[in-house]
Amino acid sequence: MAASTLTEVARLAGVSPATASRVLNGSARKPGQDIADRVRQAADSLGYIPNAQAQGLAKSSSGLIGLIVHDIADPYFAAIARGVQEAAREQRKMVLLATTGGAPAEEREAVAAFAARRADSIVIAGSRSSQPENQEGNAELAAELDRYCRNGGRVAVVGHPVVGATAPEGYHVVAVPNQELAAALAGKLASGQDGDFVIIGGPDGLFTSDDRIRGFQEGLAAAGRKPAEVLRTAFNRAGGYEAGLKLADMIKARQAESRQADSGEEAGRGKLCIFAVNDVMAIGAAAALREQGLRIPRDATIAGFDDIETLRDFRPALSTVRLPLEEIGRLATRATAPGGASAREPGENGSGSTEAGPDGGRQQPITGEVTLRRSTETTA
Amino acid sequence: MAASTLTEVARLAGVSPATASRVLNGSARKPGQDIADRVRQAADSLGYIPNAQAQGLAKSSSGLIGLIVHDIADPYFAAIARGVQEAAREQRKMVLLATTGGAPAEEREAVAAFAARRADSIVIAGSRSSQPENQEGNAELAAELDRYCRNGGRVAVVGHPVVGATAPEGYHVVAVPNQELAAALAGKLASGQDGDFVIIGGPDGLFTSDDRIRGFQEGLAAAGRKPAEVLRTAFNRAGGYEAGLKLADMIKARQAESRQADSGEEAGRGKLCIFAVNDVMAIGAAAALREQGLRIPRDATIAGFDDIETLRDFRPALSTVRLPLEEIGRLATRATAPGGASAREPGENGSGSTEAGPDGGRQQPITGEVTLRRSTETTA
DNA sequence: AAGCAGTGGGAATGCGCTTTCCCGATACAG
DNA sequence: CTGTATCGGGAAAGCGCATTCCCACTGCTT
Repeated sequence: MAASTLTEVARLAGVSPATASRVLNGSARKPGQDIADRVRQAADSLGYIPNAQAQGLAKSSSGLIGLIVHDIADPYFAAIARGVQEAAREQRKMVLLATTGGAPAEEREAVAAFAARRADSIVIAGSRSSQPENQEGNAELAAELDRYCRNGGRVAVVGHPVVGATAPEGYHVVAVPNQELAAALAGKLASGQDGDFVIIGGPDGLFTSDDRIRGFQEGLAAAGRKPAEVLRTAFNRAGGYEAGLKLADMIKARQAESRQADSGEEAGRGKLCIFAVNDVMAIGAAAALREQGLRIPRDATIAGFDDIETLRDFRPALSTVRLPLEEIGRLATRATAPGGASAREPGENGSGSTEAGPDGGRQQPITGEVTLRRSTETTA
Repeated sequence: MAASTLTEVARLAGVSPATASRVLNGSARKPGQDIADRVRQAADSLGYIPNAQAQGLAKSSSGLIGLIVHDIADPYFAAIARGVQEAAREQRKMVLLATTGGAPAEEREAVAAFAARRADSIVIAGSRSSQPENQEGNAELAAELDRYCRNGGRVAVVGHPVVGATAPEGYHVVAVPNQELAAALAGKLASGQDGDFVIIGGPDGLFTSDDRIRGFQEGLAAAGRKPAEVLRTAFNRAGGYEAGLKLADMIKARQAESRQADSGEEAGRGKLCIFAVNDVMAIGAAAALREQGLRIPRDATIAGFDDIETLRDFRPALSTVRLPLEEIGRLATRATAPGGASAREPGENGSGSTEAGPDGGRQQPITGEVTLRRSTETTA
């Protein structure tokens, strides 16, 4: 038994389908009270549920918002997804989920699928990359997005613009001031730490990672410290863990050396200050250090970035940069709404590193906050 | 400029829309090679993307899978969502997400929305409840689901059947043996602990919680231990935290008492063994204890349930019951696939506590595993 | 050589709904 | 009292596609 149709409802109510449509779905024309009641009652008794596909086809709009993430089980994306979901609800739309693992090819595919479903807008979370092996994929993704926008779709990208997107109407960027925040973090850390800094970064070419690394180095420089060594690894927990293992060796070597040299208690001298470009990596690194018998912040300090919810119960409490993840999701989604706000990020483009297309699209200002916790406490 | 249509492609290729349709979308009839090439080329040059809405309308099927969770940012649901997403990909479908906070009324709404979109199947995660204030909502949810199934929809519920669902064709349950596993956990814990047990449970009437509590008590009884006291609280971290505060007081009182009585080192005598019905609550409780200056497992032991990914980096390592969350999501989704497996849970219905409708629907067997970790170690 | 199944393509119909467009009826001004 | 707006409802034309039916044609068989 297929679901009942509008026509059936209309027949039962003794009116035309047109009228039934007008009363059941918000139309400009409001039929008379008595008729409306009859129709509504008929619909009720039939358990009528409008066919959104047909509605969409007729109105050419679907009430769908497409969300693209790397991995929905990653707390970073999960938090953003929550925000998106919330905003979608405000707009009385549903969210269509696609997880891509970060591969541009799959992202392109997801965009195409969303376009096929005539999603009203698309939110892309997850950092862009300029790695050579992704070059082609990025170009195709950009082309797909452009086409989608040209056909009236609206897009919001979290973090960094899609490389090569020509920023047509309807293309928004929720810019995260990664660089500035990383610089601020470096500044604060530098004022409390006298050891050497090391950065655990993602693969070369990953914008989010690169921006944060660059910012951190700038902050260090501003504080008169020498640049940090950078370890490149995977942009996830496993990568952080791996780097942590290497760092553990390094730390042990330094400790031994230091002990030998001073034969005393000046072990703080060469203490390592680790900055992982995101929390998940920081957690991985911390786990590695712990397994190697090293303690934080005693043997090394460590800071992350994002302030994912998981951190709440992670010990030692991790210093990080608080990002309003949920809010980011909300803003991105709202930016794609028909009347969506679209204040362009005001102000200095800092080091002029925005290598977006001709135009980054409309931007949403986001503010983060450096949050120092136990993992970078030096005294006590 | 609206997206190009099949008709346009057909015209450009010099064929009829019918033919174009046949070559571009998997039809039984395969047009000639030359024609196919022409059509495909035309489609390419126009950047044709089939309108899934129209396809869905014509075929009356949407390629959509609806997923209902309480909160996508909760690691438990996120893990399940990942599995669902994966299985959806296998079926070349997309997942439509709805978060409801667990309110039956919102779940009903979500089901209706999915039905409107003609989702091919619906996966409902998140525990059912029989609380009186949800009574009505549950009934409506059940009715909505029934209707959806009657119209050919397929439903999979994770954990506990929806109360009152009359289990029509297409209604599946991925049964989690909460009770058995909780009993097993209790048994293992009882053999290593000599203190008193306390359970931090969710609100009365929440099936998942109640099943686990019941199972735990049974396990205790089987081990010859007296029943545990049960603290009822919210089924989330905040609830666990709250309960943890109370327990901290209790523990301190016992410690004082014990110290007075024996004036010695037999403090282990009255040590509390806490079982929280899920990991998130356990984490909340552990946080509360820590804040109160209590150490785990020294001052109290604690165990959770689910083995969410977050636990990996939580210290002390939390004893729990490992549930293959991702697999559960996958199985649930696969169960709703056209040819989906649907082996009925074989075997004993234990304490006859399955208060589902006339029939629980087809079931998927799930196995969990008691996992003891540091948080319940008594010696050392 | 005529009849046949088989093949490959096109015309037409319908999926369920929205939205003009149209028309009769009522209300109002002149 | 007639002419013109206005309102409330219905008929019909799509929205973009799949699919059934139909037809022209090929390559066989007997």
